[in-house]
Amino acid sequence: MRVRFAPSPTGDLHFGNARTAILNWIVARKTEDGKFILRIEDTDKDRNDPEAEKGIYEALKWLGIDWDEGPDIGGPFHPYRQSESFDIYQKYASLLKENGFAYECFCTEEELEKRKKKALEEGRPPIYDRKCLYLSEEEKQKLREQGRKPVLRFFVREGEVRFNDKIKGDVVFETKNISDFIILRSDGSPTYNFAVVIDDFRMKIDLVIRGDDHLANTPKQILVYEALSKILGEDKVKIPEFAHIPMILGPDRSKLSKRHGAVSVKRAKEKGYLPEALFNYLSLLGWSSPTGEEILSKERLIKEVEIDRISSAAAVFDFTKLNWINQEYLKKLSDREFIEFVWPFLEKTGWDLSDRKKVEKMILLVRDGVSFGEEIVKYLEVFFKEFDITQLNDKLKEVLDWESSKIVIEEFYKKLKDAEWTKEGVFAKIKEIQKENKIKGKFLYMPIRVATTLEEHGPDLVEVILIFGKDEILKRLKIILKEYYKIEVD
RNA sequence: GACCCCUUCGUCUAGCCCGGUCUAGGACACAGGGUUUUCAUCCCUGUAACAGGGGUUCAAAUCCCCUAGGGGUCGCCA
Repeated sequence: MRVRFAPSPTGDLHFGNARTAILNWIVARKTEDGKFILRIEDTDKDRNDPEAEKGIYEALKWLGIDWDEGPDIGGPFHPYRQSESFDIYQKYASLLKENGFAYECFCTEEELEKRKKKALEEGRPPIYDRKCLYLSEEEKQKLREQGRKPVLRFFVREGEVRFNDKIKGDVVFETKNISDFIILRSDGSPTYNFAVVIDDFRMKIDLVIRGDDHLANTPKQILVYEALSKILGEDKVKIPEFAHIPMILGPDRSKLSKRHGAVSVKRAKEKGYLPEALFNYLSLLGWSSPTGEEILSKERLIKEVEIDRISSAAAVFDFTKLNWINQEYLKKLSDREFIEFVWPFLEKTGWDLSDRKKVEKMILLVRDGVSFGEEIVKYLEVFFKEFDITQLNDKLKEVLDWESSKIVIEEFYKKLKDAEWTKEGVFAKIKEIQKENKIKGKFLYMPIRVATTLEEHGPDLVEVILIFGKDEILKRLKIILKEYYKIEVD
């Protein structure tokens, strides 16, 4: 089975495209002799960005998708970049023209626009009126002398085009609704609907898996295959199978785009998602395992995902679920791996990380709750923010104003001075306070937490205290006692 | 406007092809409870959907028709 992923290099690889790539790749990897081909569709020189092509390679590699043929590694059907295949398209275009499947059109864009508008107003379908189809050689010559450069249009036959889509099922289009589309621009470059067919044909693609925004393009492409087959012989031209996968939508049910957040592979990487998790989530959009399990390895996905079992309805992208899946994958990392993974996100904050051992302790203390890399910052903020009691909000003050809070904090300060600086040592002091003053539960722990961290919640309190160190904690308690309770201690 | 595609809990989906096993299953989210000093983790419980309307049938989420809503295409973009 030969499949291909054919993005155009116009920006970051989006989740929608990434899913298309994943599905193609999965299909190719199901069998020993399956081939995944990467082709760059860059026929529109105005929109191309060489950086984007590099970005696509990087994004695919990061996701763990490798290709068997492509612009960078070559293959038996090079070129794999459409901009380098122009002579091939021209050759096939001439063939179509010579055999009466294509004709020159000299209409200007302005003329076309005008007539299209008029057709729409009169309630006719806005398709090309074939004005240039019956031009004589002399007329064509004349137009050429006027400096007009013709485009080449495909002659759309009468009747209908039907095909069986692996996902959508039987689809029928009547060709009277299809315009004689342009296959070669006036500068001789090919258009999409023509170039894909030529490339899929020469690259012997068996199955075209792509977004269902291409569904309505498919009859045009089949028409080109038909023409090719009539010219070259039916045994030489095989129309591939098609599988049009539904789009990915944003929460507002419109097509997923940048305004929905970090929806490109690159941005997901930057936010601290694991490639396996994104791969897993994207595979789950429109598909589910018969076992109902959701955390699935690539190997299992290759085995279980069947293209014709993918839902035909569009799916809404849900960051919450991606977060959950990512968290599940994060849990599988060893402590060492987890630290390595989140470290770069901490470096970006500008915090002082020189005491690496200490920072690592902090990380491990909070790792359970982290669902993506960047989130580590939020969890560690408590350790790095300034101790500024003007930050005390009403909620925090309420805790400090509990009748017993003053005693707890004062006692804690006194006892801590000669505490053994271990978990057991600090814990023993808290227990002493509990016993001596008959204060327990949140009335015991909350005041201490607030007084030491200015937070209501956080990781294990004793661990947090140990990480701060005795000097810092005593300093903080002293400030609270002095500034808040107006108690002088030594 | 024309053509095509789509429509099950808030979200992803199972079931639909081959009507009864569906008082519609799972997961995420949410709510409640338990564990925990708190948060998180973990465990338990719960709320919640067949777009609407007609048919066919003893029986319809499942088959047929219509309507509505959403999306896509109609480019010298891909």
